[in-house]
Amino acid sequence: MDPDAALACRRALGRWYSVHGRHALPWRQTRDPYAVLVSEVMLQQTGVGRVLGAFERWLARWPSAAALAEASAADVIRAWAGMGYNRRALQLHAAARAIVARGSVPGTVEGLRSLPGVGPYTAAAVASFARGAHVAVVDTNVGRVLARAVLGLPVAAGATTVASAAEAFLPARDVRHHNLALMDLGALVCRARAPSCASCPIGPWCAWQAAGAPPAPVRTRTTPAFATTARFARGQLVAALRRAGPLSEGALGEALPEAHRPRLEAYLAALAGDGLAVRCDAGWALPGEPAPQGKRSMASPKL
DNA sequence: AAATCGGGGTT
DNA sequence: AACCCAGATTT
Repeated sequence: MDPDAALACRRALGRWYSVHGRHALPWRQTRDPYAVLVSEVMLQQTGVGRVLGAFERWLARWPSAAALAEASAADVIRAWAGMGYNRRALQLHAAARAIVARGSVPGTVEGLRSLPGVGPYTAAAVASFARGAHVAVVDTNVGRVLARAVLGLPVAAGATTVASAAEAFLPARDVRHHNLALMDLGALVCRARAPSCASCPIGPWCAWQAAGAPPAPVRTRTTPAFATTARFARGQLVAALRRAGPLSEGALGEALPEAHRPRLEAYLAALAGDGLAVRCDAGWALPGEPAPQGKRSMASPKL
């Protein structure tokens, strides 16, 4: 896209965002880098609708990195219920402790990348949304929008290609709004399935529309039924520990469908390796749990 | 580049 | 039943 067209395209996008953007999302109404970090980690592969409630509850309970750093891992895992990808909860917890250790949330992309669970997207998002840094934020939505509008492809290209397209499309100022506008355009108009090209504000500049909006090649990858996957079993085990505290291996096996039970030991070993479960007197428990009085073996002394 | 890591809503 | 979702990390 030549510079004049890109300028006009960005202006049309900006006007659209002013009217149709999701300005009311709670994480867009704060510049607190900790709050923005919490929202971005939650939004890693969890839909906006489900993050809304969890985000508000999380900040009410742990309003600062210092507060989160003092929480137990077990409480953090329990508060993560319903969000999926439980390792993210532990990574966010560890990030809070790293932030306390270094004194503040890092202000640069490189500094943010050093936090556990913070990759290219999250680092750019926190830098741009909380600090106003002049960096391109590229999530799946933005990748798809740029692949279509700039590259003329039906789906996102390789990360490197999209990243350079995003850099080239960055405006000189108001980068935060620009990044948010691209994300919202991808989420609301330039959707993966059934895009609303007829109402797209940047349709006149879109290389994909100009090419006749060719469909993406059909993928043949067949995914196994979710209930048969290790991820499903792991989720069930963590859910059981969340719900009922320390459990024997027998009790944990009953939390799984019959077909998974022969692999119970392997699942628990993997969860222990991830820090999501620990051995205890009664069998297994969430990590970092203060010993609950009365549920412990008789050998544990009273204080 | 591909696999792993949850779970719920949408089509 | 397949697909989608504000990704990160490991192999």
